[in-house]
Amino acid sequence: MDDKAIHRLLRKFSCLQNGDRRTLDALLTSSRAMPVRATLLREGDRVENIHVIETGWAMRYKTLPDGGRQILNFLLPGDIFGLFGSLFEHSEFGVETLTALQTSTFPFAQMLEAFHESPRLALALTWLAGQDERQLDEQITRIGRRSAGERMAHLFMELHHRLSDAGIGGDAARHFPLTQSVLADSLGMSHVHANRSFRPLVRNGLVALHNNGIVLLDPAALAELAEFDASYLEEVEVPVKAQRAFPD
Amino acid sequence: MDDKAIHRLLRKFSCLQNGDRRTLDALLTSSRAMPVRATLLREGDRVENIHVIETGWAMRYKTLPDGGRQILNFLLPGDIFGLFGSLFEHSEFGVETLTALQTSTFPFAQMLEAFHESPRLALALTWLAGQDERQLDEQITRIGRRSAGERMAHLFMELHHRLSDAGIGGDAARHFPLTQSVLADSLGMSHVHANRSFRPLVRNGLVALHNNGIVLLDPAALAELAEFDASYLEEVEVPVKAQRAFPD
DNA sequence: CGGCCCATTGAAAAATTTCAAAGCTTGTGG
DNA sequence: CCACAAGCTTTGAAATTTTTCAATGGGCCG
Repeated sequence: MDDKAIHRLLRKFSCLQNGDRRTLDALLTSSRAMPVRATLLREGDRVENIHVIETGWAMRYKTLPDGGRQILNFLLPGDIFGLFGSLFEHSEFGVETLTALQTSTFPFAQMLEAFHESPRLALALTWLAGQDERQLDEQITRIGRRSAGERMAHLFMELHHRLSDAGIGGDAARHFPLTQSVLADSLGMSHVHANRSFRPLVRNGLVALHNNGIVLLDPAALAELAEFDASYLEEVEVPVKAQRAFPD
Repeated sequence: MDDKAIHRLLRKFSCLQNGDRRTLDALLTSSRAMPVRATLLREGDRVENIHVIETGWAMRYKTLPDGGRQILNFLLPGDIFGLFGSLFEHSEFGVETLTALQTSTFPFAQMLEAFHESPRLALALTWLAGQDERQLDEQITRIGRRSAGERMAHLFMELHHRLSDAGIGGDAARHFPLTQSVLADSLGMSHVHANRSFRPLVRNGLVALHNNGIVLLDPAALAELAEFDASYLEEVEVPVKAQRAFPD
């Protein structure tokens, strides 16, 4: 029951019951494996399905007229994309894998049917959408108002937390399959500057390069450097009012 | 029936029917007037209600440890905020008025009841949430990958389009109650640099200062300068699949 | 071995911030 | 009606940050 990452993300949404989880599992039957650097969704394409990342990393991005790329956010195990897709004619963003990964996909209509069966599940996915929005807000703030070094440390801390929340522990929660160009495109800087912001972190032993990826060595120091406040990722209390809405 | 701005925003969501609109109107009975520079929601506060802007402007923002401020987005007539609020313990953002304004507020539970009565309305508000997310994505891209002048022109075009979509036409759609400091905090730059990016636009007759606000004079030139592509704001086609979901 | 992708560096150019000061406009109270 | 206070805009100049251009080195794969 709890073997899928999305269940672990929903652990904090405590009003979910076993029946709801089964309903969710029923959506996640069509699993697909993709290689690294594969396109899951092209910008401009019609969004046919909702996707849940089972394992692996992906990124959601936009391309600019001059060929530049802005990464909007990273998709980790348990994350969903395309939730709103069927409400629009085409996608404004693209999605590409950063590692080999597995996704479950299901059509919008099927989700609506599942909501009929379990309104609490609808609320749970809405809650995930709300989390997403908080993360986008933080991405805006990170890019708009922090220095290059802080931006980088801050992103690392977010990813670390999110991996833990997805039930990925130990070393795996400290290894990010990101190149410095990818970092640059996420943090709104040139790849050269990304490198120059990254080096000092290595020099001080906060992070290291492993094979084509980044290893987080000293989360505490990174958190302090970034003035990282995880409250936008954490929900300690159960949303009581929301629970009352579906007493069951 | 169509006197409220939110109805005009939903005009493009064409599967909505009169009964749904009435259900929505029933939510919008508690109207409140606020002065300029008033706090509608403090960072960290519990979000009690959902708010719909009837008239006027507001901004949604986050404050940083060093006192800096990042404006996440602007709220115009018809816009909603707090939709996800009841699902979390506290708000990660604040909301302040930029003009005197009127809002309608209603509790989360009341919205869920309304959804029971009109599932199509639930879909409509989900659609608005999807629009919001697209706008946040574009804000990230604007800040992350555009030059200062482009950022500014791009934001002006977005606001112009959104005002039109909200049914605000003529001169009113070209007047923005924004100071250069507010612009700076939205676009992720210092107020001095905001000024130096703004002057050339004035010199070339693209915009002008009016009383404490900005007047858009040459949208076409601004759009070209910003390489503005409005597709993220426009939905031409009705979302057919979504419509089929609620045949009435 | 050759090609490709990624990381790294130096140096000059360009963009942006910071600091400090001054000018304007508007609303208020005398 | 005038003076003043407050908030917003504008400017100059120096300091910093960031980009751009160009080139080099390392590692992995076919």
